[in-house]
Amino acid sequence: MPTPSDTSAAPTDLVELLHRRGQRATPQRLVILRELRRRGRHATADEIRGTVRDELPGTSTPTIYAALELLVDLGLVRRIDAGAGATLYDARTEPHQHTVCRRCGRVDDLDGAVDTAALEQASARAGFNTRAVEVIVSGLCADCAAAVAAA
Amino acid sequence: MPTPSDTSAAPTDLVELLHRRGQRATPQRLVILRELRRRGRHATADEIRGTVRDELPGTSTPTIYAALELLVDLGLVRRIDAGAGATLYDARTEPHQHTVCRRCGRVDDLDGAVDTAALEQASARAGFNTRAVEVIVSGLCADCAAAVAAA
DNA sequence: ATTGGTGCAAATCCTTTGCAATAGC
DNA sequence: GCTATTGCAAAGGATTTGCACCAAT
Repeated sequence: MPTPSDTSAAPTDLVELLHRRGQRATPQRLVILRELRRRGRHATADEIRGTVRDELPGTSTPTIYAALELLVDLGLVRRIDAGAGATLYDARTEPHQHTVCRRCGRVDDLDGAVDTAALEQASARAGFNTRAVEVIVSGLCADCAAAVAAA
Repeated sequence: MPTPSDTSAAPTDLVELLHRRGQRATPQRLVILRELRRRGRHATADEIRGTVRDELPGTSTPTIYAALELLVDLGLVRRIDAGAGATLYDARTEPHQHTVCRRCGRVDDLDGAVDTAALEQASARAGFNTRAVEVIVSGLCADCAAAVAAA
């Protein structure tokens, strides 16, 4: 069993991570992360702002964005660029991919397996320091495919 | 040898593709595609607009965007969402991936191999109609990694 | 002659900035 | 008390819209 001082593994405790970097555990940051985790699904900054304000009225938009960026930096949250200004934040940590519908913009989780080892090797050869590999499957969702076929 | 009417293979001729859909082959569209192909590298809408205007002065921003969207739709150009409002267009048709530096935003080509068959199967099971699989490797480019280490 | 495309200007959207006030540590 | 963070308001930048004119078929 790990000793109490064994904190070498990547922690998921926001307060601890912040204090390690000399940063502050503000209620805004805690609530934003809790909200992302509660959802268990990717969400836009705007959606997060909506629910965070229920609990913490007055939370400003810049604060939301700053907190999300910080959480991404800390590795607690993934940023997903679903194209055309559709930026999503996701606290789901298991590796997974996303489908993005080109017609309606809908984004869904996809639990597939992608071998990224070769990619990371290739990028390392170019001196690139890989932090994450993002896979976006774009096309038409079931609803839009049906709508296009009917037209 | 193929007969003159054998046009079943995916053509790369813009004029033909447009006429098939009852659309017009305007000089703007032709020049924009030619410019993307000449570069052989991903470019922003703004960069394209710059060079297209050398040849076709007065070409408007909305026209650039409309043409790029059309070319993506026709399958002649790939759209790459490199995050945070960095949208790129790429006429390079061979499958390849991209590295995006989180610090400076630099985007480079990466010629790796990614097995997308399993992904496409998984998405098809969900009724999703895959058109393209985009792989973005994010992290720090060599220059930024050195700069961060020095700091 | 049709009607799809273009150019212009302005609007819209998301995100970031500057700065004084506030609240963690 | 020191200074990181917040909130406010406003700026910023990329992309899209509405509409009249033009040009490819």
